[in-house]
Amino acid sequence: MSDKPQTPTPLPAPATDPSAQTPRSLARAETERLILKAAEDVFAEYGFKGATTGKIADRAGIPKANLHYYFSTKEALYRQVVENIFQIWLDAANTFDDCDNPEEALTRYISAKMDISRQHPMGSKVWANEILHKAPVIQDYLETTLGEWTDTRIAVIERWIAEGRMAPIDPRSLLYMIWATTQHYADFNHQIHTLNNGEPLSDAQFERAKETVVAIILAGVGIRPAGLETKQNGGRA
Amino acid sequence: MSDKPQTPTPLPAPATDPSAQTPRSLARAETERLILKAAEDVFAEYGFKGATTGKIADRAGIPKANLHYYFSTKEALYRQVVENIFQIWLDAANTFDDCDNPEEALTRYISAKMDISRQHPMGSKVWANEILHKAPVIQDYLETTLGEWTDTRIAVIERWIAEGRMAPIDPRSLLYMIWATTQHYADFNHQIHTLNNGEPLSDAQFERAKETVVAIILAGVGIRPAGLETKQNGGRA
DNA sequence: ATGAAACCTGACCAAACGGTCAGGAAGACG
DNA sequence: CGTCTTCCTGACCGTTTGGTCAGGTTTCAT
Repeated sequence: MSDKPQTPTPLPAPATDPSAQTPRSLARAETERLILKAAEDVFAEYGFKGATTGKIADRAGIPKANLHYYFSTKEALYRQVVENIFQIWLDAANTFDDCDNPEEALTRYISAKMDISRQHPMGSKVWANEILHKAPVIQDYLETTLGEWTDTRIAVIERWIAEGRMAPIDPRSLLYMIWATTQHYADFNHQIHTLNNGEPLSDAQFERAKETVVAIILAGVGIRPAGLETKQNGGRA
Repeated sequence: MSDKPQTPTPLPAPATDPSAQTPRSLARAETERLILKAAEDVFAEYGFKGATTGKIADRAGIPKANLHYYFSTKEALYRQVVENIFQIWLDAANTFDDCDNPEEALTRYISAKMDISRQHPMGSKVWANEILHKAPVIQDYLETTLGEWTDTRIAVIERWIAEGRMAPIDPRSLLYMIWATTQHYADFNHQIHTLNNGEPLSDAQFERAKETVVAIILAGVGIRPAGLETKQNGGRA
């Protein structure tokens, strides 16, 4: 590996107050977190090539050489950023599995993905950039983890359709539609921002967008065809 | 200006056969087209920074210095590529206006945008890249042309809603959903390709996706097409 | 034919970038 | 205190890249 100068795992004390004394291992973790945050922002805004280690170091408030002390190469840093994002998405994806009710499962999944776009737009942008450029770093994730996740979810949707609980739409296209729409609010937030009179979406505007997306998709797949706003939430399983 | 060494507009003859003799002005136009096509591909695959004039020249089959004879700077070439794409989208946007029937207008618009994603995926990717990176080159387009187009279309949708021809959804969110979903098939085609067992979507698969997108959105906004066979509105789960 | 304009190209350059390195500062531990 | 390890940094280097330039070749009107 040699990405980092190895963690010696000293762990001298439980460190009751992380912000005051900052023992060695905590200071290291904190600095890594700082660099990763800066890297996420810069990679999102400029892409892999456009981002420079100098810019990332500046945003993290450290000299470039120090950044290379924590992450030996630009690519190692980038890969760590992408993996963090993928993990967040995988966690959110589990909201899909928590119940067997199509209405609730879809509502929760779409809401979770919209919330991630709101809270981690930079991560989504890095992912988008990576796919746009043919996934030179994360192709293996696409082929394994994402592929398996997609296949199992498609099976679930197909079962719901067979059981007459959804209209017979193409499940794969539905998933792509959900991904595309929810991530659009992160990846294209600059365009949305511009079209909103130069102001970022307010919380109320974003909630309305989220509700609209949920409403259109649920109605679109034949769930609760009439009720668009009548939030009456049936019993859970 | 000085982007090009100015077109002297000689136009020596009507040039009845463009492919044979290639008079001056035609050869120039042809070379420019070749460069622009190569540039679109390379910019789409590598982003603005990742693309190099050397790579573009290679793909166009000309020396780098010759490329700079036609386009003085990388940025001028990039801007030309982006403007071409925007024009294609604007043309497609007109399909929205050709009729006052929400079902037909939406169907035609979505279909047109899906077809563009199929036929000009590289252009869509360049646009996506530009928005991801905060539109450093085309911010003015967003603020003027795109903003005006969006506002007028929103007014049309609001009228349809007021006339009871559509469910009362948020028109802006609907437009974003259409953009996101249709462009997803271009911008994320590498991911789609990977999730399709490494094969690009066949024409049949793509047609099915297009129909699914149209069906979900039409049903989602409360328009009952003659299409979808099952699930007429009315049944509450 | 002939000269001018347009077109083409190998060789080159300055700037920017990723990454290295030698050496200094700061904490840990006896 | 001394010394060992970790952490930090200015200065530097080889490569890549956008763009230039001098000079050659082709086209075309006269």
